[in-house]
Amino acid sequence: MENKRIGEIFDEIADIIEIEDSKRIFEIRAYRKAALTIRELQEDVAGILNKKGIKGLMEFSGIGEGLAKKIEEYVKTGHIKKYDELKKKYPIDFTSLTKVRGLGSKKAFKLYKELGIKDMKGLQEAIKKNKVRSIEGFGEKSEDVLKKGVASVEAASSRMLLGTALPEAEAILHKLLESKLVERAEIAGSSRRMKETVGDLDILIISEKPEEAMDFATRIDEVESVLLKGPTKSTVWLKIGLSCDIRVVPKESFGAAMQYFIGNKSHNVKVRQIAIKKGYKLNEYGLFDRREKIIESQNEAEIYKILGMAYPVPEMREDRGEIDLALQDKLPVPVALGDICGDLHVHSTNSDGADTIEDMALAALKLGYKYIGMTDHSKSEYIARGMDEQRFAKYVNEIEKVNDKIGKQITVFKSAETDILKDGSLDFSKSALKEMDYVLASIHTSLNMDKESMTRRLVSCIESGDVDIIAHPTSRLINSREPIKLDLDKVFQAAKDNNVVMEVNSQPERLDLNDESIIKAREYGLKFSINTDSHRTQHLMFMRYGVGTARRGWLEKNDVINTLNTENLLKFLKKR
DNA sequence: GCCGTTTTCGGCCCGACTGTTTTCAGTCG
Repeated sequence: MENKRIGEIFDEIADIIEIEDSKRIFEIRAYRKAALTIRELQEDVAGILNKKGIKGLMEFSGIGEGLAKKIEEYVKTGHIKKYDELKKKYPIDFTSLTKVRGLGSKKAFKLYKELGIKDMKGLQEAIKKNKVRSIEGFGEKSEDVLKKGVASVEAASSRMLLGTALPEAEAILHKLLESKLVERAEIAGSSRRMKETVGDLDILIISEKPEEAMDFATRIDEVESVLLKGPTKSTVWLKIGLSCDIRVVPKESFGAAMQYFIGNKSHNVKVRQIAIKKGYKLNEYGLFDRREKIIESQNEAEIYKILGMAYPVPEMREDRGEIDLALQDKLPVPVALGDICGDLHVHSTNSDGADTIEDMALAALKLGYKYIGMTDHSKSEYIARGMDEQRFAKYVNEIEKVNDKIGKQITVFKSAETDILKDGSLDFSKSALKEMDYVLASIHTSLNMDKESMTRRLVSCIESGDVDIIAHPTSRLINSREPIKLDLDKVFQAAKDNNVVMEVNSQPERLDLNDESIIKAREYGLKFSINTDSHRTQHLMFMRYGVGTARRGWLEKNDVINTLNTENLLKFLKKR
């Protein structure tokens, strides 16, 4: 993937222009915007160039002819001439150095000019020898800030899972509210948008005693150190290895502040542009008219309404086309946690789960579910104590017993997480498959097959007519395992032709399909099942991450089969 | 450097915090 490197190069070009002539602010911004766009692209730029040429690149907002040609130059030659020339003059590793909090391009350049610092190693040494404090514009304090910054960069080598960050944010909210110093507290930022990983936490509060509230917030147990602290904004470094911004917001402008701080950035830029076009100005304090008179600030939804837009839920605010739909009042109504009637991917002590079938069913019942699908592993997963046909027969018996006992309250479906073997066949005999209410299948082995073979493997499984749901279709693990190589268009087309359902797996390290792939799959008209892949009763709570991901993928209730009641779900499964 | 149902030229989001200033630049989100 060359995208990441091209993003870095564009950011470094922006850094250097900033040093040479910071008045060229819009050129700098253009490079930064393009860098972000390319970094977040799901498709390889080389692939786009292959299919559609530089026109394909220019379809992305923020990439014009000039930058598209530079990208092409890099893909063809491995170099960008302009960048190479600039780097001769500034042989500085801006990419690493500017990751240090408090260090931007200008200070990095100053350190290079005065101390010859080119990279992190040089910076660390200079800090150790207390050389930084002697430079004009720096001092003892800035040296200390940089020292902490370097340590943080090392600690946070990857973005934190939503499943770790969100509960932490909620714990902090709880403490703030309990303190009585805070009237209201809300999570904003990427965790509010349910992004699969987050870079930091954003918390907004209303308080009549802002100074006291800030004192309290910077002293709670979760905080390791205070990075900055002012009357309305503080940043703390949390013990779990994440930074957290806490802002006191005036009560009367809370809605505008939420809109602003939920983001994301490019969504906000577009909303502000719409405001400007309509003769308004929008910032975190409110929506203002030309005479600076406040039009609306308390209510987020009202601000969108005045701008002529339907209200996009936070999960959709990623500038992926939701703005145009909001302007036309054609936004999808996203599926909600309360729409979910059951969980179709759950393990028990019959393979690698920690709780019994009955325990899992009772826990599901507590959540108000109408059904739960037991899907212990098949025999290929011997490490996970996968079942052979004999054990599966006993499994079916046990499920029937549980149904006899509590079936009036909740239906337990008979299924299994059946391995998709290398040739696309399933890991159970046809007669065992027939015993199942539905067949859930997934890939666990031979994950390194090339794209063509892997696609053939999955497509042939989908076309076999034996499978109902493909679980965690790409088998990725966030931050630790790349997705298997698949031609998703071919997979989704096959799934559409054979009425096979795609799973949205809710495990925080999976979230598979991911948001972007869901958007793509939805365009094929596929159905989805949002499941937790629970291995103990507590895991059933992961459903909210799957639902969040589904909302980020614009899924509506009708797209998701486990929003159906028991009768209709069975009808759906029979029909296919 | 990008972009276009007011424009192919002239716009492009903007406020808070910090350190080291002596009125503000740099950084961040």
